[in-house]
Amino acid sequence: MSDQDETAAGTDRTDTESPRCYCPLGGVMDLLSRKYAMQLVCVVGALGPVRYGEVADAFGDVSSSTLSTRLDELVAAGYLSREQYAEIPPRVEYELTDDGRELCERLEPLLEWAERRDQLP
Amino acid sequence: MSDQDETAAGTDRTDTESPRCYCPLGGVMDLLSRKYAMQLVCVVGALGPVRYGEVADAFGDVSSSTLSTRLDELVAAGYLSREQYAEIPPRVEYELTDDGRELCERLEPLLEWAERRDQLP
DNA sequence: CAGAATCCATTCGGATACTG
DNA sequence: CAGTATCCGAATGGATTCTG
Repeated sequence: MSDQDETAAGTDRTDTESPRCYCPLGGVMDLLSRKYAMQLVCVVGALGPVRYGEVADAFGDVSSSTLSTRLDELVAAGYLSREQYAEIPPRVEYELTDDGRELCERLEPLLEWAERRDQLP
Repeated sequence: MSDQDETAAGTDRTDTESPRCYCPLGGVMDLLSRKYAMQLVCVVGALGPVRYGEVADAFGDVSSSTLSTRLDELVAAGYLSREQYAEIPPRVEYELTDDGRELCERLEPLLEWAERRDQLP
C-alpha cells in the first residue's frame, strides 16, 4: 500500500522504495519530540555518569515525574543506562550508552546553537 | 518559564555562573519539539522552494491542519519564508531562511541517523 | 536520595468541512 | 491549490503525595 510511483521514470530504483526521505516519522524522533528529551540526552552526555539529583538540578523547576518518565523512556529505548547501587542513601547513576553517545553527538550542535539563539534579544 | 533575572543586583558574578548549560528549555527547542517540526525543516531544506502540496505529499497522511499550523509556526519563528504568488491556481512556496538553513544543517545529521536507525529491525 | 503513583488541566494533533 | 475553522479525543506534562 501507499506505493507512490516516482515522477522520474528513469531514476534507478533499488529493490525497495523510500530512496531517501528526510522525514522519519516514528521511532526515535517521536521520543525526541517529548519535552526535555533532547536536552536530557545532552545533559547526561555532558555530566558523565550522573545522579538523578544532578540532572534535576540542571533542569531547575521541572517536575520529578516528568523527568523520571523521560529518563525511563530513554533507558527503555537504549540511549541511557541506569546503574543502581544498593547503598544508603540510595544512589543511581545514569550514563549514555553507545547508542546514546551517537545520538548525543548529533544533538549537541543543535542544542548549542539553540542556546546561543535563545539568549539573543 | 525561563525567567533569568540574574546579575541584576547583588549577585556575585565572580565564578558561580555555570559556563555552559546544555539544556535550553524554551524558544527554539519548544518549537522543534512539536510534531513533524524538525522533519519539516529538513524536508523544505531538501526540496528547495517547495509548494504546500509537495510537503503534504512528503509527509503522507498528516492532516492539513497540523501541517499548516507547523508551517505557520516555523514561518513566524523566522525559519521558513512563505512566498505567495497571485496566480490561478494559487501557488505558495516555502523556503528556508538563512536562520532556517543554519537550523537545517544541525538537524540533518540527526534525522539521517534517526532514519537509518528506524529502518533497522 | 530517587523515584512511583495519582490526579488533573492543558495542550496537541487529527478528522472533517468549508473558502478564496 | 492552499489553506482556515471548528470540534473533539488522546496524550502530555505538572503538582502533589508517598515510599524503600
